[in-house]
Amino acid sequence: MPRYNPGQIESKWQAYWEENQTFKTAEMPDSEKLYVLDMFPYPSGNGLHVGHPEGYTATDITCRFERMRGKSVLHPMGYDAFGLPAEEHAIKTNTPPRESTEKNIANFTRQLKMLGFSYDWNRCLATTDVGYFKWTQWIFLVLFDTWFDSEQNKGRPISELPIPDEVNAVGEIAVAKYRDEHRLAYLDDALVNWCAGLGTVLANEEVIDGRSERGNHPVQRIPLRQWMLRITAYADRLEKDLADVNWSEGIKKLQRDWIGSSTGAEVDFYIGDPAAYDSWKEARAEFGFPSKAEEHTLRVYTTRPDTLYGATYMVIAPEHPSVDVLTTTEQAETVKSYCEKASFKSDRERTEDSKSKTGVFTGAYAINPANGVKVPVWVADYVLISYGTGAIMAVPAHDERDYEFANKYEIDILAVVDPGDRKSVDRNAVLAGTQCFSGFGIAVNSGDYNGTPTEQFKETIREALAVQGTGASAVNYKLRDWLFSRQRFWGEPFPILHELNAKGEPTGVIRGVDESDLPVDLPYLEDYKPHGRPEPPLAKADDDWLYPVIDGKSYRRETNTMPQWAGSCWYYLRYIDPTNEDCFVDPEKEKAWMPVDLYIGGAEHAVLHLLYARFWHKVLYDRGHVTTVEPFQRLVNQGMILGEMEFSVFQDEYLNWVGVDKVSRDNDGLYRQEDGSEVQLIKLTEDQVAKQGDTFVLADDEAVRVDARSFKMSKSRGNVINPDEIVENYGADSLRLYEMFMGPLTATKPWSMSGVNGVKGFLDRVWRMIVNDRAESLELNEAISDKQAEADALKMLHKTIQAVTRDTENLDFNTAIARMMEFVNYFTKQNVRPRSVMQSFVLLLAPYAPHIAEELWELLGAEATLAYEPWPELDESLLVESTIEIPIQIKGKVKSRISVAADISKDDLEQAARHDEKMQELLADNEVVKVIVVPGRLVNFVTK
RNA sequence: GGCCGAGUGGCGGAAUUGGCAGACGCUCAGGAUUUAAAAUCCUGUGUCCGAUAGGACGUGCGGGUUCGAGUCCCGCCUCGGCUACCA
Repeated sequence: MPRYNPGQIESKWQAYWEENQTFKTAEMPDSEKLYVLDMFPYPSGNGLHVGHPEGYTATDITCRFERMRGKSVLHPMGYDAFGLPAEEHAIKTNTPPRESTEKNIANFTRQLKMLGFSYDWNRCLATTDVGYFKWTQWIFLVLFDTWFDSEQNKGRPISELPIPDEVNAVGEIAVAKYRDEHRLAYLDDALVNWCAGLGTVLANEEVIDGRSERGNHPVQRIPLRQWMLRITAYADRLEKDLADVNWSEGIKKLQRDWIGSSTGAEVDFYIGDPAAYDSWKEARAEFGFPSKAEEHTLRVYTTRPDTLYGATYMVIAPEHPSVDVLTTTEQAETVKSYCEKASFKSDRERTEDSKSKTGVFTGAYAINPANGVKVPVWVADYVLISYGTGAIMAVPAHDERDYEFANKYEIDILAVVDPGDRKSVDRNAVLAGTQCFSGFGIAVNSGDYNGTPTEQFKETIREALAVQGTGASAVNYKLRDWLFSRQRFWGEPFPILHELNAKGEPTGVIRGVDESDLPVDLPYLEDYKPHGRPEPPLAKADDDWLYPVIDGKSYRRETNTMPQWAGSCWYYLRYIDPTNEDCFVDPEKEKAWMPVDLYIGGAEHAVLHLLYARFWHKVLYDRGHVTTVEPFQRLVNQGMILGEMEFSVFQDEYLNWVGVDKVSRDNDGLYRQEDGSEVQLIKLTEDQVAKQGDTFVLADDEAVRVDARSFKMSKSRGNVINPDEIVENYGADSLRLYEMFMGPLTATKPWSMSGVNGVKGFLDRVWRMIVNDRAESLELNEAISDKQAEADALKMLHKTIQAVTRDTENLDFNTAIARMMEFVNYFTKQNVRPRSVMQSFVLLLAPYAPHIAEELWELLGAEATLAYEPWPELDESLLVESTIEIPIQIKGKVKSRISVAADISKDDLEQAARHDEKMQELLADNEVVKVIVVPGRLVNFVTK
């Protein structure tokens, strides 16, 4: 085997690692621990994408590197295997989703093993394993058993929930109901996308423009009793604890914005009989601001209570409970049809064309508590029922949305904030109500408050409202409680039972399944087709499953299933103790291995997955099941890998070239701007293109501009790279190395096949540096010698050790590889290559290209794997240079270079620079005003 | 619209603190080897002027700070990603 043959070497070492259990991790760390985690992949039928190995290689390099540095490394892999595609496949083929899921998992495992990642495969798990989701269900029961104590700011057992006397007085059922209302997992009516045409409930991403993605049937939003998780209770902690984790600022900001906390005030507007307004006010002044608004008041949330005097109308969401009460008989028809139309629109649609706001007048008026002024109440879908109180006071002069709406429906605009003189704001226009200004300024038209700066006004009005009993400070979050049920088959069943009465009707009493009865497995179904009711497929299960009887009471099982997020919320904990049947994770082991030290994955999970997992973790923490406040210490998001660069241009119907700058696109297609005639996209090869200035043009016709860019990989574009093919043609080591060499881990970068070929060339040179490639059998290159290494060779080695160690620590893999390339370029030119130097180099290469490294390590005389060999140690004394080259500048431009002793003094360096022949020439006619001497760096003469 | 990130040769990218711009790789060109090709090895490869020596320019654009700016400050432009009426 004279030539480098990755196929042979790679399968040999993969088999070796597997047989010898090289990467099996001990139950408990026996040295400093390091937990390195990859984001949980969904095992899709398409197999691995080249984006997957990018992060996986990065973590694998880190793990192999740290093992060699003596750390106890935990590096597991598994599958987030519940999900829609498997269910779709099941419906189409009428095979259980488990079958296709397991097939896909097997394929993923084959591909991952083929890339030589050093996972402890004994810890592999899938969310669909019954032994795994038993504990997902168990954690759900923990959530069900927990209420949030806002005084202690933590989750506590439901048994510790204080029950108010008035509830206790009513009886047991009322107490149970009270508890159910306070659990972290609770039932509520939430809107779902019900598609009558398909007879099923759809996920948001399956709905496009209010119609089903499949079949184009209309989709209506209807309320359905569903499980919710009270993540909002933890919003504050989820936000604050971000301060203590080592994540990029960008991701932290994304999470903060998603949580979106804002502080402001809730204000009640009176909507009852005007004659009773004064007595209402008196009552409020006496009893204060109630926790729930009474029927004849409309409660709004605002972050700008200082603009209360500018509220010229109010808006309530179409789903607001007061719509019916408020609507007058004359307006009833209009309002009813408006609200109905709104129910067919998704939140996304409502917000999509935010330019054209719509709404209708209810006919009713409310009284502004600040000044007693009567304002009209409108219904409009630009106000969302799910945020704040579902109602707003509209201040068109100081809110863009209200301004737009008021203009459209000719509602009064009253300026109450004077912007003063500032750029980009026309003060007079603002004061006249013809320009909207949402910044801070000085109050006007606000009664006694005139002249108060916004910041201060917010405070004083809040206090005044509190005294009046018409308002109170409030905090709101953009984050909503987590809709946790799905009307699907392929998910974890809820471990929940609904009690039935003698007639088989639900009593409203719910209970968790006993821990000893977990797991609740999915039932057998005849088929997976929708049954035409807005109810989950599990309702089709037979009675044995659906109607259990416990202690003589009969129950109906919960038929919703959990969303895909559930399983990925805690998988990192199960890896620590994957086969434990008594406990979701052994507390000793959890304490020893947590937290995750390094977590790498794509930015697509920056918000939801990470927020959900952190939420569960905090609940488990509060309930004493885990010991860390945060699960993921350090988070790194790998960049996206784009397809190969593409050049494109257009042609008209007569095959004339049309430059990309001359073409526009609309809904009908592409057309030439000049005359609107249709054009076609033509792909070009690199040699048909030339660069001109900043742009690319046709090589044959420089007047025609060509588009040159890389696109996201997609099936439809046909630019997807399959890792199987790369491994087959270049080897896994080349794929790993290339993905790391492309550029910084976190950057978006385009794929390049010739780049892959380039790193393959590097591995070929590594091979030939050590192996005699002309021999019949595997033997060392003649240049390999047991002689003592010379100073230059050692210097090269230690420079490489220094750079590779530093870069690997910092995840700067691309530059580490560049340094190794320099090493190889140097030694292929040397006739003497000391064995010990080669051995050290092979160890440096091992984390990056482990298969070839193992093979060369063996050839250089080792008997066992290098996986636990000590990392080469840097000897800095070998790096010391006796002479260095110093650039000499005149006014900052390099004019000459001199060689001087490395430890030369400042004065001597200046003298040496002055005496340089070239400098004497250049400085002869000039007066030197100043000399900057930076020892070891440079000399700069400043001349007149 | 908002937020985040990025603009450096033909391409991907490199450049501790402000201190030799373009490491390393690809591409391309020339040469060696070969009957020939592949593979391999050597040389060159930012732009412009110049036969060479050498010189000028050069990190998206316009300003600024500095002896010195890819790096710092101000104002723009372009591209990419995420997000979208959150009162």
